[in-house]
Amino acid sequence: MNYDFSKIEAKWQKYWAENQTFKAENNSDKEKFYVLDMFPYPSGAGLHVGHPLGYIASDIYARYKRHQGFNVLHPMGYDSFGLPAEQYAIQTGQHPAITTKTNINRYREQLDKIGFSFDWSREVRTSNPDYYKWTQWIFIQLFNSWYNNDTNKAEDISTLIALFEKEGNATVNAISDEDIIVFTADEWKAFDTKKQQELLLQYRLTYLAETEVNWCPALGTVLANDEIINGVSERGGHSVIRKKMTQWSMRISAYAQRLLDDLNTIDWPQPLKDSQTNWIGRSQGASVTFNVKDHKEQIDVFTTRPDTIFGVSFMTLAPEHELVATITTPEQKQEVEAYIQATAKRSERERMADVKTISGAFTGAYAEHPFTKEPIPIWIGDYVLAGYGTGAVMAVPCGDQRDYDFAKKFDIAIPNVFEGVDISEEAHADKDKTVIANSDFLNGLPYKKAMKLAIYELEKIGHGKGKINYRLRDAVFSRQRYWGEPFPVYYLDGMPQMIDAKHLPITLPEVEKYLPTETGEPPLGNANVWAWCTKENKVVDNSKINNETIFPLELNTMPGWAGSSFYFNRYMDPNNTDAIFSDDAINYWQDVDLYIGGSEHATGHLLYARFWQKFLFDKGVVPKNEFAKKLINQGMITGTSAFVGRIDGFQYERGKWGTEGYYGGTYNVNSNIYISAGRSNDQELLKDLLKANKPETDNAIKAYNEIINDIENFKISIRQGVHADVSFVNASDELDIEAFKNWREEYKGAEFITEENGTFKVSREVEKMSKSKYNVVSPDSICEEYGADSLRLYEMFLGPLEQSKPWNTAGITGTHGFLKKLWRLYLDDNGAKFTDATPTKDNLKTLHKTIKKVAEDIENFSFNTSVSTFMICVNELSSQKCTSKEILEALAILVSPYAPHIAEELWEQLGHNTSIATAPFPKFDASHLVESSKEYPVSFNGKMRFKLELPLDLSKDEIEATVMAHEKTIAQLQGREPKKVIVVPGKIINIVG
RNA sequence: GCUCGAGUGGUGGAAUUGGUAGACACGUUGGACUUAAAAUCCAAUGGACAUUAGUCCGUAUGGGUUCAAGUCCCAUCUCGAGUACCA
Repeated sequence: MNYDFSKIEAKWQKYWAENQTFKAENNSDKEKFYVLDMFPYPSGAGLHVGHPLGYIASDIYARYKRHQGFNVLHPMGYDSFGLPAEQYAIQTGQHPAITTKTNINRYREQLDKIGFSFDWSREVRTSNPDYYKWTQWIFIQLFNSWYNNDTNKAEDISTLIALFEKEGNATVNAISDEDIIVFTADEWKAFDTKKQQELLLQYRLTYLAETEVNWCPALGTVLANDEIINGVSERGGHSVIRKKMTQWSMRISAYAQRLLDDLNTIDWPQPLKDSQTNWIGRSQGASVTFNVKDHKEQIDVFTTRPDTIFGVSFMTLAPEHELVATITTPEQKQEVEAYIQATAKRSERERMADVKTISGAFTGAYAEHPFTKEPIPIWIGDYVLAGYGTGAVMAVPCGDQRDYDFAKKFDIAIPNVFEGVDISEEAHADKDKTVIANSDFLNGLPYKKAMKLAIYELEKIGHGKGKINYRLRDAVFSRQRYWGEPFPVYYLDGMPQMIDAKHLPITLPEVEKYLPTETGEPPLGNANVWAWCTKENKVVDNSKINNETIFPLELNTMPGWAGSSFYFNRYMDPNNTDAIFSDDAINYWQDVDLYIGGSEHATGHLLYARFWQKFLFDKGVVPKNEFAKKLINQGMITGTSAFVGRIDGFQYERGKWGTEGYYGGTYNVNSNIYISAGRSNDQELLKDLLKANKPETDNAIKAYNEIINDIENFKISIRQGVHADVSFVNASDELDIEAFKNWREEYKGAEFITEENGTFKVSREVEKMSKSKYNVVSPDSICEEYGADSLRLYEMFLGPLEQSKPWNTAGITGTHGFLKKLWRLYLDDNGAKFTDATPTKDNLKTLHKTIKKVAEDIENFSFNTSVSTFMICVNELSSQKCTSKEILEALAILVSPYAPHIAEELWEQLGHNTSIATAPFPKFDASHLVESSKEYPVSFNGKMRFKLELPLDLSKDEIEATVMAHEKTIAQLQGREPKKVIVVPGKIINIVG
């Protein structure tokens, strides 16, 4: 019997599907274990071999846990709202739902071929109305909540209204907007409904407000901070500008401290935690209030260095700061306005590109130092960000490099408030050993004490207090797109109203065009049936809008991260139509035990999901404060591109760079000659080629003549190569010349300079796997040629899960060969080889060594080393000619998480008629590994010279005596007397001297 | 700039608490089988020197601790990831 992997894999994939082998029950006496993968966005390109890496790892873990007797939840679904499908819809008119469905079907086909143990009965799709009903439901919960700082959790908005009615808002300790008016209970009651709603919006956890947003004109939408990379959009790389718009926001800042603190409670990779910590950006300092001369307004600033308050020599406001217009003097008005206009026009990218250019303008106004009462000039400058702190800084040029540079540029005084520090060249930002000087009551104090005293004194005069500031901004939650969740919101008198949860889902309306409307409204503005009837409680035709019973609906949709912020909970009970999930389901499954996915989601999905989880926890909806106990980032698989060396230019060099007579450079030629990698350094050949290929441009001809005249002394190399599709190249880096020639018209007449044996070698380079680099390998083609089990093993064998590593199909013959060898251990041409033979001592030793190592490896997520362990085990059992059924049964279970198809088949061949999936994992028995002797390495001065087999029960002295008497020891010492002999029983012997 | 991570054969990588560096594979070379190829099997494979025995060098670089360092400490270099005027 041969190892016919295609037949075996198809057979068991069908078996698993038909028998629902991996369906997880919500009621079970077994202990639960929840293994989750980050669900994919189903793109049109399908999966390449890099994508399933994490899925294979999690699948191995899930299968291992089933062998250990756990009830395992291992679901999969799709993050199916998103930009690519919509961009495609704009170009082709194809409804994104259709594109998405096609792509999902393709993904499913590809996933099925790899043999994952997913419980497909629990699949979710974020774009499915049955799913986004609950996204909308959570949105409503957030709208109806506020954050109470006293109880340190989210509460229903009704408790806030009760407080307002009782005592107004002066005593309320809430996370809210900064600029809230103070009112009494009587005033609250006197406000009209609209005013009350406006005020409540300033407290709600999701709120509508005019905010400065990142507007991407090319995509026609706003973007969140985490969707912008290096000042351009993450998708498409379009430029982004700052713009004020009315948008839904999520008050994630309310949870900043808890998001930070609870990082300590979860087992996530440190780099990921670090990047969340940086993103949240907690800084401790003080807020200080400055009076403005001749104005009643005050300016609040945040500073981390209140100890340097006597070093303030000017203030800088962000150009967008609201006080700028008020305080600017008539003389300075023109200059200030010109500056504001100039900065507003600059895109984020431009701003970031030239951080070094210092710019600003003087407002003509002065603030008053809270202690010295000295006038302080007020400037504006775009190095101050409107969005951070209060959008204003007290500038201390002696202690902050940016302030220092600004002061130098505009010739502002730089008073020194540090003892014995020279600030003539640069600012002194160090805190630790700093002692304050020239600062009245702070003189002579070290940083920490000065901090405390400064805050104390500021509080005493009512000009400031200690404060903690976070970099984390509230998250903009509106997108001007079609393919996203609609908001369950209609507008009455300009104020947002929630649609009652019992009428959800509010499904996406049909539109003719997926572009913004002519008046610049989002795509939903094109919908004709998009109004809410409060009588019928349904979506009706826009023409019926009367603003009495029928109102316009929200035109924005939700961002991509909405649906992915709670899907892990929905998997617990995905088909529930009455609730987001049943109490039974959530109480049984609780949280994710193992979550595997890419580190690129560190500050997006993973932060938002933690935020929603905490909110749902506060509301008593979920029992856990954090949704995933352990998280692992799988590394990226890069491609190994193949380059065919084409003579399209020469690089020439004579002499050493910088010395007399040096002559070097490059020029282009037109040729269709290709040179094998093994010969691309053959100077004689290259020189002949150079001679035969005269360039065309004047400069190049000059260089050509120079080289020809003195060709002996030149070193020639060819300039570059062209990508060849990796499928044309075999394991030995040899190109299929015919396939390459037929690939493209331009290669038809190509001429090839081969190796001496007639083959043509390509050169290799590691690059990102991408279509444009012709290095994409799809899992389907691998499954077809080698089988899913070979693929699964090879992906793990490549290296540590967390590391990024290059894919090279050539190596897969190693794991494929292993599977054939494994098969032959059980079966040969005559059928079964296994017998009831009693296992030998060696058999048992090999098996138990393997059990121990594999179990440890899986627990440590070191899957690459367990593949090696299997190979060693099979090599050993083969040479032991092991036929013992007892050993082979255990081995099949060990291999089953990694190569489930072959394991199932062997299990059946061994005589079992149920799946191997829940067969108990073999128990490790240490007694089989007990050794009576050890082959000691004998070192002289730390260098191993020979090995010596000695019984393990020898004492230190006995070992020493035996070794010293050994003839090789005497030969090594050559009569020298050893100074010292180190004996570590069971480990090593080292002779010094 | 700051934060984090990583540098080991031709290649992917192994070495769990300091204790035989290079497991296991790929590739390469030689051999067996075959008309031939594929497949399979066997052997060799870090470098240098040496007929053999063996010797020397070797985990990015330079120091240090130790009987013993890929592993620990100090300094430097290179690469990768994240972040970027955060007051």
